[in-house]
Amino acid sequence: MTDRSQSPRRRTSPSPQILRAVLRLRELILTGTLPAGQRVAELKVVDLVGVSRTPLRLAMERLEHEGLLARRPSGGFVVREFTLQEVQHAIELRGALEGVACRFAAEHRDDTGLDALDATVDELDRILHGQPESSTTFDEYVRLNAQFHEQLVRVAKTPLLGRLIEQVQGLPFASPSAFVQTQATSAESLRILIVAQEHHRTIAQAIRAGDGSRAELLAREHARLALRNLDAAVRDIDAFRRLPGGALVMLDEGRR
Amino acid sequence: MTDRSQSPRRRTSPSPQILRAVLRLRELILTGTLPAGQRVAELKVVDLVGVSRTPLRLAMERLEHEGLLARRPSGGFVVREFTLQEVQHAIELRGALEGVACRFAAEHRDDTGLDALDATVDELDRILHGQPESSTTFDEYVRLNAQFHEQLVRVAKTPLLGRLIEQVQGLPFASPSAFVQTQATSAESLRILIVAQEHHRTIAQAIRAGDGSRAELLAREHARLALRNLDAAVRDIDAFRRLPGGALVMLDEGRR
DNA sequence: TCGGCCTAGAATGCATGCAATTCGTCGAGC
DNA sequence: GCTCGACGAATTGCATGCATTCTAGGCCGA
Repeated sequence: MTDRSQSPRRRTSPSPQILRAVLRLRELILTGTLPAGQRVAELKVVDLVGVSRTPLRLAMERLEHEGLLARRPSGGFVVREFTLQEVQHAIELRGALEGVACRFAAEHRDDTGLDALDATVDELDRILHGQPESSTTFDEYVRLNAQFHEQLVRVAKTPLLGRLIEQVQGLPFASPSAFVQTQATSAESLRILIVAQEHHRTIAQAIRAGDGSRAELLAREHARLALRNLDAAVRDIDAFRRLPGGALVMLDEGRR
Repeated sequence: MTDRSQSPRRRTSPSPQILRAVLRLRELILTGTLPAGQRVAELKVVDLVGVSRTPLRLAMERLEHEGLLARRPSGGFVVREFTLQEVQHAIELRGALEGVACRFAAEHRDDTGLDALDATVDELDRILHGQPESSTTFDEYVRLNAQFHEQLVRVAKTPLLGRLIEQVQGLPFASPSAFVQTQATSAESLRILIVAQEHHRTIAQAIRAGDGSRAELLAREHARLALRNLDAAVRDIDAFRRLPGGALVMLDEGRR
């Protein structure tokens, strides 16, 4: 249930112990339980995740590739810290990669995949035009938004590209749904949601029309909305710190 | 000596045993000693690489992330097979990513980095205008060509992008220098080299001029040269099989 | 003769022991 | 009082043993 969003993430399923360690470690890192920049001692986390050192080490190797852990020259791992600029770059890179996905999709022409994409866009429309305030509504929006981006990658028919996008999305705040929760309140946020949905629709249209360049530009522009959301989220530092991964980001020239 | 090109590849240096296993396994895979699609039994390769199972397993996890190994659902790893289309996608993706690097570089404006880039272009010019036939000349060209692409990523000032490009380059025939050796002979190949060098120069110019879009388009076009080289290389199947990674590529609808 | 089941072998995944290295701290010397 | 060095604790990296799971081959039956 809780990791429903994880299941399509990794095509390769490691053994259960490693998977458990990866999921638990990710949680510990993103919640800030394991402080950023701090060494992750194997014996210290062995009891936190409930697996032995061997699968734990495998999991840490995996998280190193995901970018959440960094290898220390002298051995062992530390929780990676991210500058705000790195987060911005990750978002921009996601946009660039999704742009490439759009271009590939426009060239490969998978009609059934495009139908599914349109269906998701329609569902999103229904959400946005319905009653605006409801927690289940927002959950549903998050789900559909993620689904749109997954389907976008799928119609690109390029598994390698999907892997790259997954890798980028593993970084803090780089996921397409990273800021949807924070958008619940302000009027500015509502405007952004409306624009985002316009992007969704026009991206799908451009792909179907075979206009890869337009779709690519739109995808990049779409990601720039996340940049604006990031700016807004950083403004309330305390709330930002409570977001998943917020504890990993250094703000104000190296502070935390 | 032989792995000189590897040293700048990975920022993160694993422990010597793991590194040894990774390098040796890569070699075994790319040379086809471990046949594509076949299971890689740990005990079988333990004596081939000279390390124990634990570091070997770490190395295999790493190669899985590189894309050369795939996890089997029932456990263990197999040597990945690549379709020709996947190789083409990898090359195109490298071009797309290098294009993004160009755009970032044009925006970030690192003059000293650009000077280094220009210097490499000048050196490449000198190589191309000198005597055309010499093995050391070709080695030097390969070195400078790789250096150009490394510096290109460096001036983008986006380490994450560098990681993605490294990941793509780890796939067979996706490296910028993958086909330079095969270009020694034909007149067509010489023309491609000339055009490639023109790309190098104009890319550097466009970045310095701050014209990210032009640089991006050129980078993508540059990668398309590799696609042409791939087509040419595939024509001589026997020679292709002897290239590093050639044994991993399935040609003709699943044959080998 | 072919197909399915069962069994023996093998391979993986995991846990833990051991040695080497690193890190922190305390003490001594300047 | 400060710095350098050395010792001890802690941690990593590696190797190997064991249990579980998978695989392959043979045997039996149709």
